Amino acid sequence: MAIRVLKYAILGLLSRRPMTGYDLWKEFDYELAEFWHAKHSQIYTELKKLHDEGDVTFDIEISGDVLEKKQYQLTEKGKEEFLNWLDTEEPIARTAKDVFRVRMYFCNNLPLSERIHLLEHQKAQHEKRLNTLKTTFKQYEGQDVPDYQSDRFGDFILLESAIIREEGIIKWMNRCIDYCQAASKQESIG
Amino acid sequence: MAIRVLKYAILGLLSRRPMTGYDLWKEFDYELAEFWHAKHSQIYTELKKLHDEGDVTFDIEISGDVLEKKQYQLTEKGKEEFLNWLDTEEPIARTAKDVFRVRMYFCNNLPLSERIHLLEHQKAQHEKRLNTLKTTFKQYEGQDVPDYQSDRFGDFILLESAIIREEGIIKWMNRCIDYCQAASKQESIG
DNA sequence: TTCGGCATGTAACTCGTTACATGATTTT
DNA sequence: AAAATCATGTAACGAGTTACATGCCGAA
Repeated sequence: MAIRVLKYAILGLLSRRPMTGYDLWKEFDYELAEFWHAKHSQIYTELKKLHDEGDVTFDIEISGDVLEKKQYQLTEKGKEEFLNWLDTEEPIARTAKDVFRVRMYFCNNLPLSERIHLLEHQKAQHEKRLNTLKTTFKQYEGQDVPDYQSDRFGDFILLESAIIREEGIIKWMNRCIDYCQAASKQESIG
Repeated sequence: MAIRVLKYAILGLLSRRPMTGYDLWKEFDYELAEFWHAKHSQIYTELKKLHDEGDVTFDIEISGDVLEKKQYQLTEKGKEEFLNWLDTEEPIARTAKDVFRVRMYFCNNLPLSERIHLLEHQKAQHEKRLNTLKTTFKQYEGQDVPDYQSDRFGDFILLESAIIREEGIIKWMNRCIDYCQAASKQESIG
């Protein structure tokens, strides 16, 4: 698979503005969260590695009296490596691993009522996520697509991507529920 | 995240029929491939572990004069654990990591022509995958949904899921290409 | 003063990939 | 006879999670 994605995701975020490890961690919970994320333990480890490799430097800032914050920024090398990575053709990922679909693959071993229950349970969560995404999307409503040179362009298209994805998932789950309900009806008649 | 999915995927496949490690490897390249996969190295390692844990047993079969094949099958314990896992509610996965979208998140750093190029390159691959999926789907055309108690039910709904997913991805990529082309036009006018 | 959020790190472990390593069987 | 496929494993490494570990700052 693609190698060291976290490295380039961090370099990319730092290309927008200098940040601490903590800021980066928060950032992964924002728009990018729908397609990448990392725990703080992994981020701090990677930052250390990036510093050793000369891709980033940091300034220590004092917050309050004592607390040290490391503000990281890109070096020229880091910026160059990021831009180089950005403009790379890649083969599509072999699979997007999905536990729930593995479960559904074997669902013939479950009674219909239980399949419907599991599907409804998942669907409810995806609907909730979709609502959150659509709420976030409202900030763009009645406006043009963000300027193609601004950071907001990436935010915007990823948001659309996540919405389309969730809509597809819900569409599929509804279809599965329909199949199960139809089979249920057939069963009670036969 | 969900733990030991490979374990349960293997147990699930073995619940259909006894198989060798090699068979399992091939099986992961078939319908399930759109949502899970594993290298043979991981499969053999996991099988050994499952055997140690008493979830599977194997019989050695001789193919030809010398070649030993290990036919694995579920124990009662293995079957029970599988069914138990199958009927488990789970929270939706936090993210489906996607390198290409991370790249697109930062695409404001690329010229429009290059964005379009990268998008078209990805799109072509997804269209190819979609065509393959649709070809596979033809076997079900003009027929009812497979019986809800047969293995084919799971195959069928996963195939539909993969098709919906790929259609969504292509829809999104087309939209992104449109945005870039519109911006390109604006740029050449302004 | 207590609680939530800010802030940084390490250690142990699991999961997954790549490469190494070998050899038999079947098909062309 | 060569090539493709069947068949089974191990070793080293990279990626990611969970748990451990510590302490400051600001607001209620």
